[in-house]
Amino acid sequence: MPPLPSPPDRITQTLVRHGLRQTPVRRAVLAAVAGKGYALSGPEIEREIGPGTTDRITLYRTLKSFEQHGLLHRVPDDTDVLRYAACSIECSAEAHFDNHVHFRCGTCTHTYCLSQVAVPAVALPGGFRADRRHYLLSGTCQLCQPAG
Amino acid sequence: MPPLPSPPDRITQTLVRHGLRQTPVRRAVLAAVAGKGYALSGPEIEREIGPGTTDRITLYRTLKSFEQHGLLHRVPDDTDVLRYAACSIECSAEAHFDNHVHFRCGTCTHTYCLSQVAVPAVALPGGFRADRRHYLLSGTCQLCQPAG
DNA sequence: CTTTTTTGTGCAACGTCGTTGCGAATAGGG
DNA sequence: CCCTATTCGCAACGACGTTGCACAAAAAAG
Repeated sequence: MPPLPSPPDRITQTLVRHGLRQTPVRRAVLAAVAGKGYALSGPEIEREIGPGTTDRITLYRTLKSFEQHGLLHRVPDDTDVLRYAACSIECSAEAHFDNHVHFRCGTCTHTYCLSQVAVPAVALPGGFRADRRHYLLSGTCQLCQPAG
Repeated sequence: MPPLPSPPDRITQTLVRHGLRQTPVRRAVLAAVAGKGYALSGPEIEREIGPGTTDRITLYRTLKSFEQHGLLHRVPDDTDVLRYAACSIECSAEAHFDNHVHFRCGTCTHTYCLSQVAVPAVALPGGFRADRRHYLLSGTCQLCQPAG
């Protein structure tokens, strides 16, 4: 009895949709970032997928590729490391649609994507043309609140 | 005829107000950042004050000190370098009051402080407590608009 | 299935930004 | 002017991220 072709999983679909090849590294990186509700830095992703899975160079190249193809977006931060989070499903290489607020917790240091909170609009002075808006809050998250 | 004591300039005042000593490096760094309407990175400040004025280590220590004492604030960015801008006059070591929008121009790469544009409020999910808000726009600034 | 081509991976080496430790210099109060 | 706490500069270091090139793997072609 020949094995039935199993339906493509979510990660496979995502890679296919953005025209990227299936490779173990890409699957691992995507799996590590996609599940999280918060943004991960390069080193964090490295730890997440296991140090032996890939080397730093390939990881950073993968992240850059994912960003360009609309699978991940950079999350601004007031630190000197870059952080990435999974894009919403309708993002593409041409345009991003991640207009949600980010929240950085000073205690657990996670930067959460509050996907249910939209970025409010602002009126810009004449001459400024914005194509991307980021709203970043810092404070204490749900899980890190002091008891009381 | 003895020279009259000249009135303390703005930079002297700022250092005194925050309880910091007057040193050439601090005056130079403060002068470089205070005039600008946009945020500067460490290397940019270094270039601004002249490479021979100080070495990197002292510069970064100065920036950290200024940040802690409320003279400068970090401006979030989606790059891996830290950028600083001058605080408004009422900022102190205890609290910052720079609730203005920042605008990053992709052409000239400057991150402007739009001090006249306030950061709009958002409603947070229960449990999140924010003490600092950042609003960052990216696009094209007044000076870099394509003609037409 | 095999071959070809295209694309991704890993190694080595490197550049930049930012940091620690410690002795020398300096600001500011007596 | 002198003393003391603070700051500066040097040396060395560490982390993050990047480039160039040879090899390997994935997709496409036969």
